[in-house]
Amino acid sequence: MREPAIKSGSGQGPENLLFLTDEQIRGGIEAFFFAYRAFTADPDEILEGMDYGRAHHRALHFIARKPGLKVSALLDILGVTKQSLNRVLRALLKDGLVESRVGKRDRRERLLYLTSAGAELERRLSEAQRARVRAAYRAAGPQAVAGFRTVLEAMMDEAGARQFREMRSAEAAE
Amino acid sequence: MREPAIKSGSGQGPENLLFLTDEQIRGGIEAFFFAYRAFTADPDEILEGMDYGRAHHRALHFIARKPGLKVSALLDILGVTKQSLNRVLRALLKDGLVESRVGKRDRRERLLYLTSAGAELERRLSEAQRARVRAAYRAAGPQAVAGFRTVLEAMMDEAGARQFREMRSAEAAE
DNA sequence: CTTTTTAAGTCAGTGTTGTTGACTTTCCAA
DNA sequence: TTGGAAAGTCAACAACACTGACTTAAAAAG
Repeated sequence: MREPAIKSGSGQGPENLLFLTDEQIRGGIEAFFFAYRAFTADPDEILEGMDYGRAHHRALHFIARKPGLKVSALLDILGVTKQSLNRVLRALLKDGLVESRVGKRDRRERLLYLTSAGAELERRLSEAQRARVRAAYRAAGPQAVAGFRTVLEAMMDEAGARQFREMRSAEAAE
Repeated sequence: MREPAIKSGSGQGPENLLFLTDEQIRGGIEAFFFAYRAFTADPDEILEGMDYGRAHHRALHFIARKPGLKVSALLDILGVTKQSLNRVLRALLKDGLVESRVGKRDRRERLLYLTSAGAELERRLSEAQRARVRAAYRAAGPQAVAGFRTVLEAMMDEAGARQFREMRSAEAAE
């Protein structure tokens, strides 16, 4: 990195705050922008030509992550309207990539599962994305990765952080 | 952090690779997703109601960063088509937020500048975004921030990395 | 001094993903 | 039995991307 290496110079300050200058922050914003673009590019490329897009990828991802996810929970995670998700989900159901089962506890609920075809596509998309992240992690090293995660978690808003924690917790939805 | 703290356990391995497990990678992917959403939410909220959107914000950001930017350079940075950028730029020009001057060296070129009104809006948007990043940086600490930046730069593709470097270099376009 | 190429801008049409608003069906729960 | 929650649907619309075809102006090449 080109950072001025947090030089402990200034003398009297209780802590070095060089990493909080507007220049540093702007640099972070731009790095975030360019990195996120690369991050989404690989799965987008796979989807291109198929009748699916990024929205389908996101649905597949979270259903893969939490098999038996309720529609309302997915709605919450994605932060889109019911109507918007419905278009996506309808296509995935019609094409047999996702299966919707009636809830046992509450028969109004629809629990979402990937079919084997759905799991296969999800794996392809996910692997493309993971390959890039894995390469970046490997190049950056464990300490940088820990810092990366710390900053990302600090950047989330309350809703996102809650969803993230729920996502990381073990239990499936049903 | 909830990471298993890179425990040096396994014994024989030359290095610890626990941070490269698929679970860790997937966690990173989700953290990236949720953090990026929060990252874009604040300026989006300001733009809401105005006739502008995220695309306008991006154009303002990079013109602010590199006053005198050529249209073709902005096209390159944003990675969109001329037609797509044109719609955005036309609105910003019409509303007097951006000014386009004929290039001195090459009179075909149009050099883009923010007007004072453009600079003011850009500042508002940027400050909202920077506030979040600054808070996250402060909470995470300098070491984490350095790691964050290292991973982001490692994640960019070639085109993005090149644009990022150019963006960070001092000289204006003209 | 023509011809070709480059930079910018435009028009028309299309696709994906998001939004509101209104409404239905099914089913749990008070 | 009635009220509300979960899911699904229809219609209309907006933002932002795309392709393809074309114009204008000016630089560069011949």
